[in-house]
Amino acid sequence: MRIEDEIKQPIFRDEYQKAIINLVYTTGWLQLRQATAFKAFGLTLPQFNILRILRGQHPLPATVALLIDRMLDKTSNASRIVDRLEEKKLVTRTVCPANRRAVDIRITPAGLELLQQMEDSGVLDDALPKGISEDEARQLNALLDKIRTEDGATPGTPSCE
Amino acid sequence: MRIEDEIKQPIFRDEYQKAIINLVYTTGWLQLRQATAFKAFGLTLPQFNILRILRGQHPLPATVALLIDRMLDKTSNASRIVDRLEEKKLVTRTVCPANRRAVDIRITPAGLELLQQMEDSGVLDDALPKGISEDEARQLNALLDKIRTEDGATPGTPSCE
DNA sequence: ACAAATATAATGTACCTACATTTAATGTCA
DNA sequence: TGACATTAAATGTAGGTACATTATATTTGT
Repeated sequence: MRIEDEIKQPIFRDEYQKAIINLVYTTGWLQLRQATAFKAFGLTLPQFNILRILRGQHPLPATVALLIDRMLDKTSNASRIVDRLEEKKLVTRTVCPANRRAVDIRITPAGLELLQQMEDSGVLDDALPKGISEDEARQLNALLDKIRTEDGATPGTPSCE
Repeated sequence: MRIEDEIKQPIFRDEYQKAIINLVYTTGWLQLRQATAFKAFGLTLPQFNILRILRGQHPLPATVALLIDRMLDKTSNASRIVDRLEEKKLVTRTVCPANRRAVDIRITPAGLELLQQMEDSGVLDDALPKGISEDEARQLNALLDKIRTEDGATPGTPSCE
């Protein structure tokens, strides 16, 4: 279904405006699908992402700063997401002995087990429905990377004026 | 900057996984830019979107149900977003006389004025930075529409672009 | 050594989404 | 008519984002 019909707006100013709305709508649609599938495992998307980063570090610990650096959403509050994972015994938090300001965060065996279960279940496989080919996915990646290349400004800094 | 470098993950399972992550990252990046720019006008993105829908209806009223139907995020709580707009005197809420269950929501002159100001300021113009051409934006729209075509959809539906 | 600066995480607040439940008005129909 | 279903919006709750502030620990400059 075309975006025009999804949100019942027949006219857009131009292809750019349509592309923005399409990006927001389509990404939201994908994330809702994924979040719904994750619910069976008791995880939200940000919780899953942090757990995966921790597995990537394992058996080394990660700090909150490292999590933020690796996260998709840099401004999200890693600290509070770790709170939820700790409550569920999927991670541990200990003061870093070498630098008592920092906190060592580690995935637990239960956390590793949960990620393995999710992989085995195939829930991760149809994150992107197969409406597009691998080659089209490649085109999409190229276009998205291109969008983010700021003309002159420092990347990542939303220079709004 | 390529998505690999943005989130410091050199390897992806395939182009599909990379595309998902790229979509989430890029859309988040765009929305943060836009939200930052809107802050000067005291509006959040959902508030702005609802205000625009109301202007589209003006001088007719809209109901909450109509707003949800037109919104990008169908599951968001239009009622509470309207609360905020009402506090700012940008919209009015009156019980619909023809159907006392429904509520007539209307944009106020102040709301119309604010939208006009935002347009005049050019804040809406660089929502999508000009890293891509109009033709590439068209390709992007086609790819996004294609992603959302559900796998189980009627076979033989030629998704012709 | 010690005051000031900096680093690191946690916390507070406003607003948002997702989803279940509630309240009230209207429609249906025996 | 009166019981029941349906519709429209509001509300409750859990979790997330954005951003400012705070609490400690460490580093730095003199």
